[in-house]
Amino acid sequence: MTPANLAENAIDTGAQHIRDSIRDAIVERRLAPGTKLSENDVGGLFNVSRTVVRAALQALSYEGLVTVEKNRGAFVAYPSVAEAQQIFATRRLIEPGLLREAARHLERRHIKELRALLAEEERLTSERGPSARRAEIKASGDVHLALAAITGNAILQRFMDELIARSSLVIALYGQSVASSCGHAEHHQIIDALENGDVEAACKLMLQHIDHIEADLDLRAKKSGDLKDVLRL
Amino acid sequence: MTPANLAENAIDTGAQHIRDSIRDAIVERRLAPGTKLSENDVGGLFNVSRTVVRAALQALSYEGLVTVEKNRGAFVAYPSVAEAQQIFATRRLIEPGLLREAARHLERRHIKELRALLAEEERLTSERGPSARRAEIKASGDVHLALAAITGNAILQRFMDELIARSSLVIALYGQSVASSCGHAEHHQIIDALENGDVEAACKLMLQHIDHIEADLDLRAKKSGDLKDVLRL
DNA sequence: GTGCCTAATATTGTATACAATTGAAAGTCG
DNA sequence: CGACTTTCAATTGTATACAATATTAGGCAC
Repeated sequence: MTPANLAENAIDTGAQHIRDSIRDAIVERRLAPGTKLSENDVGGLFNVSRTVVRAALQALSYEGLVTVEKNRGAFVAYPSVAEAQQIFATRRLIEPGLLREAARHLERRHIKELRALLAEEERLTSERGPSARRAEIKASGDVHLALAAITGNAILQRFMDELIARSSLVIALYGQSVASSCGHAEHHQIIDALENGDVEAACKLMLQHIDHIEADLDLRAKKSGDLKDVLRL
Repeated sequence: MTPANLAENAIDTGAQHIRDSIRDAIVERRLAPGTKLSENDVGGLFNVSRTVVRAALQALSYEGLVTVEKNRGAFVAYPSVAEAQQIFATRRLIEPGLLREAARHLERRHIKELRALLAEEERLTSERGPSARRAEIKASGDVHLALAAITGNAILQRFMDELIARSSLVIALYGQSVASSCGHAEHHQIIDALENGDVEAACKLMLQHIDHIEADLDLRAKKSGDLKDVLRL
């Protein structure tokens, strides 16, 4: 059971599958922000009726990954600069506390899982190609989600699910460098501090880590860029 | 525009209304936890088809106020003790940081709004009757939501929306005393500290406040113990 | 050719119809 | 009489049909 499923009471089976598929496609940047998600097209793609598609799109809308405009349809979310800043502000607010909570429930097996994730992340870093790059972005988020899972707090997990997914979207939009290797090293330091029992150091590192991610973004107003893209579709 | 609307991209108009109505009914305890929400019944009540009702119920399910079981239908959520603890753990994690963030954006008009909310809360405290009691529960939550609104962070607002709504549900289920007068006094202290610029004191008071709310709950397993207690009286 | 108005088209919003699953009542057997 | 099986009613899951709205294309006047 994925973290997402754990927290949500799936309303129906078909919609869940579509939701996850689209969600993955967005987070892994296969679907560009602003892309229109026509109910007919998506339905045809999955061989289901619009009814099911609508349920999936509504769920994604609630997660902030999709924007639904009345009588106009659903689009892959195009986070504004303000939204991006709010996402990271919220992460800075939550993740240190999350770390302290995770530390309270930390067991040896958790450390092993985290190490495994870091190793996978490292492996992807060394690989070339766009698909490895996408997997790397996802793996980077998975570390944060794994920390949330350690707390055993399903609500916190769901909040983090949303924040991480939306962060991926923001990075897709405004990210300059990959900056993943940097992020990877920081993940390592955080886990090290956690394993050594120095929770406060881990929190400090986490805040710096989030700062670095945000610093790598080009959040200057994209005036004409935004407008053109929006008008294009 | 309510805080809820602000954060969510309403997928359609009819469902939004139904969602808000049911949501209010749950938060104000007019709908008891566990109550079945039949699509036909709800639809008949609002004179809309099941399609619209399903959309509303799905949204409520995402908020954690409604539980949807496959092929069985939707029910007003019946939070377990574990869920209740997670809700308050998450609030303890978020609300101090939220307070610090609110302090950064605090203006005179915000203080005035908060004072007005407190006054309203106080007025309701002095009133008698179940409807005043319901309004009081809601007003108490509104103070926390107003603090979230001050931050200007829509994501944080939505998280708090959900946490406050689910807290109301938990209080409805497990609350012993009214404890609202106590909560009201604490709200006053928090706002006072905030106005005086002593943010850290406000945070401390907030944590105590949440502790008090949780302490007023009877989170012991509700097996036969309750029954015996009731019968012994 | 430009601007505006009108009509046609396509897409979403909602209602209804049908299929699938569940829960319970009725009937049967031990 | 109790337990099991079977059938039936009711409710949800999904698909389709219809209505409302937005977008686009075409025509007309200027």
